[in-house]
Amino acid sequence: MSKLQTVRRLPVEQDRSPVAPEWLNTIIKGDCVSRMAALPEKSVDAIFADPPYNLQLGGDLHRPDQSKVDAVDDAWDQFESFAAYDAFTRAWLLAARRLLKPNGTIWVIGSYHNIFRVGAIMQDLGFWILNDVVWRKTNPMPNFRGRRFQNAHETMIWASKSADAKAYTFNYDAMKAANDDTQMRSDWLFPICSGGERLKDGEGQKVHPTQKPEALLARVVMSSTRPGDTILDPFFGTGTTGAVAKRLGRNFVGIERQDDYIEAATDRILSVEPLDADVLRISAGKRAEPRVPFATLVEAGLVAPGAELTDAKGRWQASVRADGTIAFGGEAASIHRIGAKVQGLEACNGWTFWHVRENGRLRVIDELRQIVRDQMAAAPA
Amino acid sequence: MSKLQTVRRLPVEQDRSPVAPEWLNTIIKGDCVSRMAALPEKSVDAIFADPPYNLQLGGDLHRPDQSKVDAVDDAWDQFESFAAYDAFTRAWLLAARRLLKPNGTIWVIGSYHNIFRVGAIMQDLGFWILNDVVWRKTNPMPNFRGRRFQNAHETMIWASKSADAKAYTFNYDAMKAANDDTQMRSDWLFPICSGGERLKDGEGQKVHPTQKPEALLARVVMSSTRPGDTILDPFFGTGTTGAVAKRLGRNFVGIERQDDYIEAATDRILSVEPLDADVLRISAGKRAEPRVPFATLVEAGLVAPGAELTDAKGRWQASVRADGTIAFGGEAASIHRIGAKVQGLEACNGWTFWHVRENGRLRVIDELRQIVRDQMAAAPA
DNA sequence: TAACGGCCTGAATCATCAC
DNA sequence: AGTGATGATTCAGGCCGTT
Repeated sequence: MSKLQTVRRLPVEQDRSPVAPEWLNTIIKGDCVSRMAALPEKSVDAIFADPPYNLQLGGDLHRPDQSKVDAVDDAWDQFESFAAYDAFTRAWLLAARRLLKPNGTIWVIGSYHNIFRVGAIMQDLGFWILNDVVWRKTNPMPNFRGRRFQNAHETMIWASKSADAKAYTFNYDAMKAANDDTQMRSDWLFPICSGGERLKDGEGQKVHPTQKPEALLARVVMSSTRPGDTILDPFFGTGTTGAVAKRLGRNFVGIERQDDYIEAATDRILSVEPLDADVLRISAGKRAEPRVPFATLVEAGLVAPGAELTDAKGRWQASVRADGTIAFGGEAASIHRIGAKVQGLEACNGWTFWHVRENGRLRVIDELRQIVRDQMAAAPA
Repeated sequence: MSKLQTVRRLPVEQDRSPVAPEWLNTIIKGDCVSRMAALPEKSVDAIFADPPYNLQLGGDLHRPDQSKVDAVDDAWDQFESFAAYDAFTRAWLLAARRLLKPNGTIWVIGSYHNIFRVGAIMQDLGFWILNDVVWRKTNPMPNFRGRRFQNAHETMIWASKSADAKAYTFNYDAMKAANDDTQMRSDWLFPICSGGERLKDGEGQKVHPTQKPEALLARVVMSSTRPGDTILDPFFGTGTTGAVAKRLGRNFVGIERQDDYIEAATDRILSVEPLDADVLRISAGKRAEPRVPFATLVEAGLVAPGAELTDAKGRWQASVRADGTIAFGGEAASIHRIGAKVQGLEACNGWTFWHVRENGRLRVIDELRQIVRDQMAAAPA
């Protein structure tokens, strides 16, 4: 194996043992299936994989201001058919499973385009799903044409090597402590990767179209690996997994085909400063007051469809509709829009403007929203 | 078809038309695959399905020789189980797809145990996934062993019948208005079904193990169906879909095998009060407004031939011609084409781009269009 | 300096009607 | 059925220049 030509060795500190394999903390260039086949079986503690999503995009998409959306149209995301994608998925998952230690676990991230196929194949190959974890994006791209719900999340599958592998690593207490002392849930909230974290080339163009945020990887690594563990990423890209692993005192192995990605990943990982062991702690995402749509009050039964809303002085009435809009004078819109309309203003905070009548007394609907928020306290945003 | 023995007809008001099919607003007793096969093709507008996912649950998951699938403790049985589940899933999805109108959509809810297999099979059968929607539970069951993340969500797949079915129902504006005027995301937050909504038997035991909350179904129904639509639920259970459909002015068809569930669902649906039609009207945006050619504004005298149009910043001027086109630089075309031309763009909405000057102030011509529409509404053709 | 406003961008399976 | 014209549609956040 002519590793010298194809392996990028990175000077990281995690493992200086004389028996450390030569591929540890390196980026191996090449096709992930054949490269994984060349590594020894049962040699990694964890795998994080961000495979192509097979997006199957059609024509161009423009924003309402006519600017063109920079689509993921790279060759590596093109497959001829579902069957071709399935064959590819089966091949890399099989090779990955061979490398996993008996009590290791694997994470795979995807979207609705591919994640169902990935999950079914994982089950077929004997992986045992422990959780599916939803990455909720604070700032997803809108649905510009208004034809679907805003696609605001991606899905990760976390699985052990087999159903009888019970001794996998899960840092339950660390996760609980990081989540205000309540169990870490299967839905995580993080911003997408942007700003200074996003790798750009000399012309200011993003180096990789789908770079993942380090915060997401950090929670993956902190939850299911231990310091000194080895984490394999067969679709290394620009090396988020490697950067986070090094920072958090874990070893990594990356496999990547494209030279430009390898170059960027190398520079990136070289500049990472590993944290002290006692600092290895996950920061909780910032948590604002959860947004509560008015429709939720209707759905929760706090306001009945058909009920009358009125302003504090009883000058205007609007009626609540089942979809969470309110109707006034033949027009229906949100509590804010109708509130603005009746007053002849540009804008209005419907939450503090509208009231319901309860036992003859007016109650501002903002109080009802607080009731919902209290109920939601068990499920923090 | 001996329907009298197997169909529970419910007196609901949604459709009293003499041509309404006999199965409308009924619960059909029996196996969903064969029962769906007995209904006419392309007859329902939407489907909501909450299929079983526990491989031990129900008789559908026996091997072909009728032997019961054993506990899942080795790889071979595991494969057998998945294969049986896949065959069952394929069968009911195929039957369901036959019943769906060309522009109908289907919702399927599941957990990580089954949703990946369901999603992959849906894609294989030609369904086109529009969104995967995450139901985040405010109050999920804790993970008692502390060996995994708290399983705090379930996944719904929303799909059209095929990739080229573009005219499916999606009440974008209603969803947006119901969500404080920002578009509805793919992650929804609802409590699980409990309290008074949860159906209990005489001994206080829950009637159905996985009764879904009505609020969840309400958002499903409000987002992707219209009043008067017909919604099929092939795994009717205790009839949440039927109860919500009736309350929201939609028709339903339920298929269910177990008598006790049918009994509970019947009583439940009979006690539902439908909402008034005017409460159920759907907030529609500009898409639903009648088209008004620009020429109509000229004909109506709202814009004079020869008048100057300008953009909001006064960078470009075009002159109105009597035929409803506008002229710029020796070229005459529609407000949209000229608007695109001057900006060097592919497309442009001329209605929001161009303005007229009135008393020294600019007024967007979209407002003039609204005047025409109001006049049309006052004096309908 | 701080505040504000304009501009840019992100894994996207993103029309419909008349002729 | 195919073609061409119409015209509907965006949220959060980072960055940068101006006030």
